[in-house]
Amino acid sequence: MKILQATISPHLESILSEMGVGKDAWESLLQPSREASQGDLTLPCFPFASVLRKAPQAISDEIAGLFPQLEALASVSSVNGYLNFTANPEWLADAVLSDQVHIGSALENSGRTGETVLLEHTSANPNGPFHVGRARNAILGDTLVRLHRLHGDDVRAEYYVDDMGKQVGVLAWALDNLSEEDVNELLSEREPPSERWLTKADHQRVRWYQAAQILRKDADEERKAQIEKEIGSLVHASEHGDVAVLESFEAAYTPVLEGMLATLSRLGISYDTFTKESRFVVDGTVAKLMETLDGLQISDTADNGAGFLDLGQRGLKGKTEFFYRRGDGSSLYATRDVAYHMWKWGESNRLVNVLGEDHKLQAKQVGLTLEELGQKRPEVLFYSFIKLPEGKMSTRQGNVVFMDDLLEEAHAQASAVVRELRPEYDDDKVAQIAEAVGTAAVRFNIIKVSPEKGFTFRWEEALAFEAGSAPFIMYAHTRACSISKRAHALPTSPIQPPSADAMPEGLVELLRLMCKHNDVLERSVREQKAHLFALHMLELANAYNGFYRDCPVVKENEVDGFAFAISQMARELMRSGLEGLGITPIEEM
RNA sequence: GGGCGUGUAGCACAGCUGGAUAAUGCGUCGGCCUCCUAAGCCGAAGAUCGCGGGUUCGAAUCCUGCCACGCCCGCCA
Repeated sequence: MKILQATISPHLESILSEMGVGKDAWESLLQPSREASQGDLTLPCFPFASVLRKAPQAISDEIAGLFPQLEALASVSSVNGYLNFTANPEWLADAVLSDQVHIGSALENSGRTGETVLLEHTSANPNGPFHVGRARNAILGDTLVRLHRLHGDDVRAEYYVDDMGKQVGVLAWALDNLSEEDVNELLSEREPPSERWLTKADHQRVRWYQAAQILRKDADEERKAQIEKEIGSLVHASEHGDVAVLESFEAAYTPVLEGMLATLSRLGISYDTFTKESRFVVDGTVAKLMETLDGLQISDTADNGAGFLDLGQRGLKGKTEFFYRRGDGSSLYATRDVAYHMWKWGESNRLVNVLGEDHKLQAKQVGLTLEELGQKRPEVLFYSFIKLPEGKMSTRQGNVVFMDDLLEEAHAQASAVVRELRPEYDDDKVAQIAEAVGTAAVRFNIIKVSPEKGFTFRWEEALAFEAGSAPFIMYAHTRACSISKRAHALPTSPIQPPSADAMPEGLVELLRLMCKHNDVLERSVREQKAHLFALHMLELANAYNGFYRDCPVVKENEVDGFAFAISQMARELMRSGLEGLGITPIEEM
């Protein structure tokens, strides 16, 4: 709780320096208490024992005895060598009601902090429908975009379009060379495509891609060689910046990309800018970059003319050669990525990338190369893959859960719950609530766990609507909205905070959580850990439920001004916080 | 073989810049709707924090060895 810390630190400083303990020695030790029953802030006094030649308990007793009576504090206690500070709830209430807790908005750039962030996420190959395996990147990335905005940073969400190379080449070749009958025959043993997505281009075109992949693997040797030659020449042309070929690639993948973006949009995910990989080949920056790399001290040339950097000299372990140019003179994906990052540094002063754990080595190579070029490396958030209980997902093999299907199912299940719980709602209202609840549950299920944790997708967990899920937070918010609507029509007493003794536990806990709200957001954004904020929102909603239990706002058709003011503030924090998580804060459910 | 990551109640997961009784949800057991939406609230049971060693006043957290799982080690993307 930063606001409390700022209030007590000067007093601690003067007492401890008098005793002979410098600020460096204690500042980092003062931290939030583990348990609310202990207080709000705790200073363990054990480290001072050897310096002061006194028992920890004696030291904490002494500090507690010397500590002045502050309005902000309810108590300073000394227990087992720990010095515990408990905030005065009246002071917390005052902080909450005097705009010291910032609400903010996750939906637009406010420029409040003056910081700009270019956040690249998703950047999935446009070769097929968006599936759950790819979702962690997009959901994590979009949530970070939103949290940065909520924090007050100017954010640009960027999608790097992989519009060249083999994946797109295969798709383009297949669309040019295979008929619908060819495709149906090649895929006859696969599950047929869902009727539901017959008009969605990503679901249609991925079949050409899959059929081509089967041919490349199972056709007779002569046909296989012919196909590889044709695809190879397309890829080769694209990598040398052949504009006609790149345009044919674009024609092949654009409808697929549009289908993917439509899916993402349903999850509330959108991008400010799209940058095509080929851009840096066509405009010559990649060629120039390769010349620059040739001139570096750690650069070397292989027998066939390929260029590489020996990153072992810069501390890379394992395989130390980083190839940036093929023997035929063309660039590699990673080379273009370096060029892309050089460009990005011209666009923003903070770069954040969201990448799968399989890109760790690659990202390290790109980072070291950027440093070698006198540039900074970007911040990278790595995440582990989402697997199915039966194994890894793969677009090529077709064992995936499509996000479109998951969202339909989520909507259907949410809809069933709403109909059962609220039989009086009409169809439109049910649909609107079901859409918000269903997509929120899917997002939250992924956001709430830390990214490096391996994740197995399970339907029943993605579609949980109880405590610990998004609908739990949404529900607390609707309660606050419901109170707000009722209270506005009734006479309201002046805002008169009760004395600390008269404040019930549920109220005090809510005040604490609200005072911590900005701290958690700040840390969440600084460390790129969306799950910290997600879990805090769960706690905030839980605390609101406790407040709801203990503090009736409307009593006998009169509104308690103080309780109402707290409720309204909590409502605002829940609303903006939900938006920060990409959840639609509906008012009724 | 080398590098990186993960291992915490039946299940899932937080805590990992060392601090008190290891937090939360699901599941299990028990209680609460004449009162602001019960998608809620209250209570109970349930944990050798993968295993061994070390550092420390103090280790889930730091160091080290081992075990299990995941990802990577292409002139692919």
